[in-house]
Amino acid sequence: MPYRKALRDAGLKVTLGRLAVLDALGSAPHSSAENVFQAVAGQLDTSIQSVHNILNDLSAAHLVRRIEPAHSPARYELRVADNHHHLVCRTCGRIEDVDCVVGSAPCLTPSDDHGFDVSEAEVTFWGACPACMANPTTSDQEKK
Amino acid sequence: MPYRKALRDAGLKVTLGRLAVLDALGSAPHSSAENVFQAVAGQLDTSIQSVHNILNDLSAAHLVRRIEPAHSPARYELRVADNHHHLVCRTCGRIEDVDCVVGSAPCLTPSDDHGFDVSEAEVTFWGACPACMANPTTSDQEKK
DNA sequence: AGGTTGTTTTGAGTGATTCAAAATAACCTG
DNA sequence: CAGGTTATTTTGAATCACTCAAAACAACCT
Repeated sequence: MPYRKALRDAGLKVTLGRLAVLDALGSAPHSSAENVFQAVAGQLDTSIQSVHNILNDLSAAHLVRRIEPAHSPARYELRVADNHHHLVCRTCGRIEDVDCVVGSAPCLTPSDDHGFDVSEAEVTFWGACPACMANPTTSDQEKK
Repeated sequence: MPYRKALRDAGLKVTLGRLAVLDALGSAPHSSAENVFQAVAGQLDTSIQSVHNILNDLSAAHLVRRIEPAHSPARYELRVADNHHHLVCRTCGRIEDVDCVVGSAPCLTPSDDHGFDVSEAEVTFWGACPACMANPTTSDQEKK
């Protein structure tokens, strides 16, 4: 289990719940708290509140990254500190990683920073995923 | 009143509530539903639900744009269809418009579109506003 | 093994928003 | 400009996602 060390290094205790949550996010990136709960509920009995709790702790420790696309509950992923972006399907909510924007450097600089100290540029691409394009009527809206 | 025509053109009936909401957003861009409610509550008696209702209708008609920054209720603004971006203060939640990203064209193209039909690139810059930088301890967190 | 401290559990509570039915107001038509 | 149709607002309840707090429990250090 490679996650034990990560938890240790972050100063967090190694618990079954945390390992299970990390594992779930490893196999299903961009999961919501509810998704994670469904995934871990099989192997240990816990509650959605505990999953939120764990996700918060892991986020605070920067072991997971929390993203909050519009019209969706928060999603979580293991890829942290690599400033990648996301591509979100407007129909089914599917999310894909986008490693880096082409010509990324300019994107980090707003045209007018209004005196702000800007530390991050978050880019979200919105569109239609292949499945929803192919099947415009009966696509999987229920995922959303 | 310049909003009457906009409503008409969008096929919406002209009501006091809608005019008041548009007016409120005109003088206070990036307001939340609650902010708008506070603003219009003086001139007509309505409810927060009605304000949500109106904001939803106006958003659907593309007369207002809804933005949903993380850790914040939805915000609304009158600037639509000009693909501008936002600069958000992590401390107090203040939002400023960013007309366009320097070298914007590349930003609209993900490095890998995963087969998606990408229609929009949304950019959010996160940072600290001048006020919160100047006053790190007692800055206006209550706005958030 | 035992004690301390961090973590999870449980239950309740909150904020933002949606839903649905009834009441009402806009607007079109004659 | 009265009347009817349809859109809109009201009201009240409900939902979703999430937080909070106290008590029970488990990890980890020695």
